[in-house]
Amino acid sequence: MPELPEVETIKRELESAIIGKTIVSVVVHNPTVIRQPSPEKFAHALAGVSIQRVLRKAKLLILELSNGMALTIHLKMTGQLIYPGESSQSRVSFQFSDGKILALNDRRLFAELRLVGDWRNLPFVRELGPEPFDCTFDQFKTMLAGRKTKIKPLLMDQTVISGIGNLYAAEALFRSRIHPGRAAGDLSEQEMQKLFNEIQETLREAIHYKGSSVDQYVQLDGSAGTYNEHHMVYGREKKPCFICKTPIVRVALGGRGTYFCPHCQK
DNA sequence: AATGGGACCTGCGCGC
DNA sequence: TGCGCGCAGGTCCCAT
Repeated sequence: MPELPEVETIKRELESAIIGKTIVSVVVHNPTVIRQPSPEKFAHALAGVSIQRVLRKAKLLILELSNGMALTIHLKMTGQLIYPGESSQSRVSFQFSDGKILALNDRRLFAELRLVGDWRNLPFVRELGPEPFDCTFDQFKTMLAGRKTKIKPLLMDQTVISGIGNLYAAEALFRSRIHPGRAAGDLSEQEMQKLFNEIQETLREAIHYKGSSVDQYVQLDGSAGTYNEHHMVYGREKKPCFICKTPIVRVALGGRGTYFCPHCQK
């Protein structure tokens, strides 16, 4: 669920909350989320290190550290970062020298934490396509041209264009009046232009509202984001389309729940 | 190249 | 009330 807007929200909040602070200890309550190195080495290596910079690359959070290494955090679907705070659901706790705790919660244990020398060399990062905000329209057109893949799964393919997930793909396609099952290469120039603009606009608005709190996502302080109050289709199955009143439909597309208006989206 | 599945996991809401 | 099951959807991996 955390897609680009949610991760960007957390990134900005982390910047003002923990930059310059020193980690004194790390408690790993659940080792499965620590992917690199071993959980013991992970915890040991982080003691005494301070946070220098917080970055985001697509849906990945990166904390650059004073020892030259980087802590990467991928929240996957149900990961939460909470600061300050810790609960019985916390999988990993980072304690700072001022006594405050940054907690990673994750109901489903899909989150991945890594301590690495050069985060840019992670295979996952190397294979990421450009984010919508640093992609030109010409690049975007090239991504779609000649592709028979359905447009929605293509938008969610992080190696093509990165940062968009199931929710924002659905919202951007609705705003573009494009059916999610259309072959990407069959879109007209005007449709591609509309989609390109609406992807950026949707993400911008979602960042403004601090993300969509459906299911598990919350901001760093534990409060909800509010963009879900502005969703046009996502999570609105059988509810009337805001444009034409036709009930919103949910279908499985590429194995993913896909919401759209069968009347407005062609 | 494209597509479809399963795996990783847990907890919620549903029908019976 | 209790139980089993489908479902949530980011990413990787394998098969066709």
